[in-house]
Amino acid sequence: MTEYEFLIKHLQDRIDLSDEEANQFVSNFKIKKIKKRQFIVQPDFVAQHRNYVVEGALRAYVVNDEGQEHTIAFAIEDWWISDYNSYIYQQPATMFVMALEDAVLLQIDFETEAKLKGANPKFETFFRITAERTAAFFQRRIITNLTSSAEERYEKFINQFPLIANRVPQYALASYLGMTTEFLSKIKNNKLKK
Amino acid sequence: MTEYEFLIKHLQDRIDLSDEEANQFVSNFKIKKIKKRQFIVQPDFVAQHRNYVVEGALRAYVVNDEGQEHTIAFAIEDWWISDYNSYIYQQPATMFVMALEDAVLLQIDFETEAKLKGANPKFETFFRITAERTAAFFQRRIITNLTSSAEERYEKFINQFPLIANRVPQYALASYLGMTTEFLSKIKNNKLKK
DNA sequence: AAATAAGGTTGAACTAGTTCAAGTTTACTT
DNA sequence: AAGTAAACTTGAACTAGTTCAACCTTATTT
Repeated sequence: MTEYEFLIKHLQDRIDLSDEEANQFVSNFKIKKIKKRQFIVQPDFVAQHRNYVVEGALRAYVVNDEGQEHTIAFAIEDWWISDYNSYIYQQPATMFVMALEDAVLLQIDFETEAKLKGANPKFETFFRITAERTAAFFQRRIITNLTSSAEERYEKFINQFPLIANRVPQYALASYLGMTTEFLSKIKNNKLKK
Repeated sequence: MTEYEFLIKHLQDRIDLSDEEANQFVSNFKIKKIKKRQFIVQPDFVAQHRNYVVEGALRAYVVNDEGQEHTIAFAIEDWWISDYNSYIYQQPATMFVMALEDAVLLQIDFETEAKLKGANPKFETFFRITAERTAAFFQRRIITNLTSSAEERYEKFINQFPLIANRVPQYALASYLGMTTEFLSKIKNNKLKK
């Protein structure tokens, strides 16, 4: 399976496209190979691309004034990642997006994406569906964060995303879940005195 | 200004539409007047509409097993509100959406919205932009919640949404910000011992 | 194979925010 | 205008989760 075939499948799972249309769509993406610890987005620079993960794992995070890192998103195979706000508004990023493992991405830039949307209403539909699901996903995370304890948030995460939970460093997962790495360690090892 | 003119302005601020197109778009919305404390969405029922607020204030919230209410969203004039997840996937809602004041809404249902998107690619573009901005908004909230203390979250909220802060009950704002109403009261009245 | 860096664990002291309970103020109803 | 319900305040006791510091384990580099 070539890099592009993964994205074609992703597309055809979401909208009804002929092979020709699908090929036209994906031909606007470029293959990008990156090494572990390499950055594809950094604060103060505009996020140039929307990135589809063909292989590997990445992490988006912010660093606050005290130097603490907070994980905003993970992405593994068949996920998208960028600094969302920076990309859609084409404004300076606030996040780092870094490879947790060597990775293969398919990248599209903002201008090319705009042309693509204009070229075929189905492509616009694809981005609309993607954005809607992203919004729904983020809202579910907001709800979980508001309604659950640290332990419950961890439980829900491993149930929903077992493949991610086992693949990312614990400090990154802890900060995604809004707790310290020490506290997550205690949850995992059941060292919370009852 | 009629109810529809508010929505037409909202549209034309986001996409380039002729008057005729704008009128076609808004003619698919129905005016709905509701009284304070009335619900437009309830758990276990599918959210039937996307709601544009012409006048009034509403609140979306979930209730957890212990009976605690957590505010997920507010909406005042020129905002949209629904149970987002329920509406886009047409699945049973988990939220209540209730009027905090008598309100005037413009409602579109899921089927009509789908037809509208098919009728004109510009309409699809409008919903794509709306979804993207919604996702970006939600992500900013996730970041604030992960990176800020209760006091900072309150400060940011009153700076960003002063009109909402002064219009909604404090217990509703507290639960939106992820804290108790008692704690928000202490923040506001500077009763935190330093 | 050794050296170093990165990631994870443990316990003790601490604190930001919660819970509870009682009282006060403000807004609706009759 | 009085009565009731809803919303807000205050303080004291508590707890979920943090901080800090030291140690242990696993990866990566030389």
